[in-house]
Amino acid sequence: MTAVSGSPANGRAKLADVAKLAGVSVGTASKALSGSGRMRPETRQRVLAAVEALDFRPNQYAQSLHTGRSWTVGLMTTDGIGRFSTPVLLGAEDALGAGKISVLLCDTRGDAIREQHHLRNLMDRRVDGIIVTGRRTDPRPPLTGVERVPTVYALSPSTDPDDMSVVSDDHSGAQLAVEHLLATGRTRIAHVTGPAHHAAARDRARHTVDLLERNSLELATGRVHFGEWSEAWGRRAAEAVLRTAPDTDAFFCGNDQIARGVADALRENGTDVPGRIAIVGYDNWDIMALACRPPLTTIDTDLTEIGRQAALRLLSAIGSEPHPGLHAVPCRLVVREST
Amino acid sequence: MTAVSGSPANGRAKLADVAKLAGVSVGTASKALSGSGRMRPETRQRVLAAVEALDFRPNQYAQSLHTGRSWTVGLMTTDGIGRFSTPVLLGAEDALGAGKISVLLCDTRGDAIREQHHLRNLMDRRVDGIIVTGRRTDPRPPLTGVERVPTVYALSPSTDPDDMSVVSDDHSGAQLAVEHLLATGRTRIAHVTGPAHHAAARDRARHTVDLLERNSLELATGRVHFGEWSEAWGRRAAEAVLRTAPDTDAFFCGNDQIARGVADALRENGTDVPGRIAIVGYDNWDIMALACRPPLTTIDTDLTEIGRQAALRLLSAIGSEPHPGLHAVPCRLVVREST
DNA sequence: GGTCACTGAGCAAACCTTTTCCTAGGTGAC
DNA sequence: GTCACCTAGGAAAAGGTTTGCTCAGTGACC
Repeated sequence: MTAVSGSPANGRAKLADVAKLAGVSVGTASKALSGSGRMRPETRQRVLAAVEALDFRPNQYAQSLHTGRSWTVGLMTTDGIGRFSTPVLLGAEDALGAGKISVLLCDTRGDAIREQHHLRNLMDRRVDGIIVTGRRTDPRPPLTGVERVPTVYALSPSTDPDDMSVVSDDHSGAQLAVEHLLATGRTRIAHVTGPAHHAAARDRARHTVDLLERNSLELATGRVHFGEWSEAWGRRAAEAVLRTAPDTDAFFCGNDQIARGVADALRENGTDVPGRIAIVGYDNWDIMALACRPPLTTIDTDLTEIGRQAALRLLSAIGSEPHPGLHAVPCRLVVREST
Repeated sequence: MTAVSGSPANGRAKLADVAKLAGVSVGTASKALSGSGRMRPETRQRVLAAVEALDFRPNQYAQSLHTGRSWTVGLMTTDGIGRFSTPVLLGAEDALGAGKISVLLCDTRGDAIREQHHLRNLMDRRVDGIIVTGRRTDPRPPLTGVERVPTVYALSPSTDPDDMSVVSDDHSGAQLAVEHLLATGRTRIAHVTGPAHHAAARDRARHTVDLLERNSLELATGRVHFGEWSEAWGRRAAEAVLRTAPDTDAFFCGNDQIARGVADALRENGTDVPGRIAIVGYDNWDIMALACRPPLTTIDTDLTEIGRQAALRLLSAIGSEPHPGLHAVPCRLVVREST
């Protein structure tokens, strides 16, 4: 099984084969490829031709062993891979792929043991950086034991404000929704959202109240309706709101499922949407927003962009230009027929 | 920047540090760790203690460089990462993670150029194997240029029957649905499904017709209703079916969205579900099946299991025990209130 | 003509682990 | 007491690439 040196016949070509064919030393061949080192153009040409002829591809393990760089980042999703982490993941993969970096996927299923296990694995593989993403917007404790590895938290920020975090800008989301409703002449706005123990629900609600106050308005029912992120809750809440404040002329909902529930309830009791009551959702989850009757005006959180931004920050941190702190990606308003 | 040999002070410990601390040679230390080689138990103990003391972790690049194994597999999703590929991906990640193997994620977005690019990347990284997954059940052409690397196709089988493919068993799905409906006394069953140019729609329809024939029955409307995978199509189709065959007593739908559309249409024209008409969906997409009124009886395709099976087959192929051919994972029936 | 500067290219160490081969010492048997 | 065998452990090569250093040659300038 001795490798016949100089012959790439058994297995793939290595740099020594290239060098031999080009009539130069291994070192020179390496320099020709990396572009470093000075040499006659014709020499470089010869090497490049040999590379072509042998279909040479450098052994990444040998490279990484030497340089210490793996051209790999770890992507840890802490809550399973779901509706929220998927677009983030895609955005990140896209931005990293452009930089010749591959993504190692780790799913912790929310289990701390598993997280620790994956983390060790990533460190063993000498990843250049790590992106951590979750499905909730509540802050999470930072990873432990990654001191030397740049880390970016996407969607779920780190509780440590000096870490790099990229999140969705709930303020801009609430603002877009409220201003859109005001612009279309609505003034008696109800807010139906998820559980109060979710930061996403709390934050969006707070900003909504603030924005209304700034316009000398208050919520139609005088309070926020916290509940669940479900259609069923949307339906129940719609009825409750109309019982309390029959003159409500708009619903701003904490997500698209709730909004769809509201829309269903209104349609079934014969209320004209958007004629009498307008509805704005949140997330722009196409499957909900488009299937809704009428199709839903909603806030797009641009999760893919959050993933991209996270990746870009990670890349610059790997290039030793860290931008620590929290970075909020603004939302976009998507107008459809419910307003 | 000379490494002070024997001192792991600058950077992480290497095997030489461990050996020095344990008072043995590097080779012996390696043998102690791998369990190979014979040595006095006390010597092995000393090495292990040194490993512990220095928190030594072997350099995977050095290992891979030597052994040629990367303990990594590529996971290519060809249609973006969506509702279907995600569970497959999780199942695979789970099974592989147990085998100390990490997953490199590649998303081709359905672009052949991108696929080729990622493929080269995976080959450069000397992955031990590749799992290819898509969102459609239609067969896809096999990857080109991966001769030496075991490959498993999940969800979308390869057109080459000698490749390893793991798919969902549409026959079992149709069978479970039809037999369940027959068992609950339904005999005039309509089938509403997606576009005829999707293998999933065609196959499920074909099996449904076959199974009815075997029971000397035929479809309520005499034909399959091909359309789109959408709620809107479900609503339209439900009305069309009832116009043609008012005595229809069950709908078997090609996916849960269509089923939900059917359910909505029936509820809105006052038809009792499941009293007068039963509905069975397909996919067990919780977000649809649970939000449906009434909650949907449906076929669970067990995508996670498909991912797991694909990973297991890949592992055994890597261990040079390939099981070529098509492997179909059976579905499960999930009974809820729509039947 | 001699020295200097510069350029093109090769040599060899380093990156870290695994594995094969080998040695030295010890033990048991005859 | 000698020989053969066995065992623990060491030395070194291999795996493929990068890079700093060295060396030889060439042209220019004094």
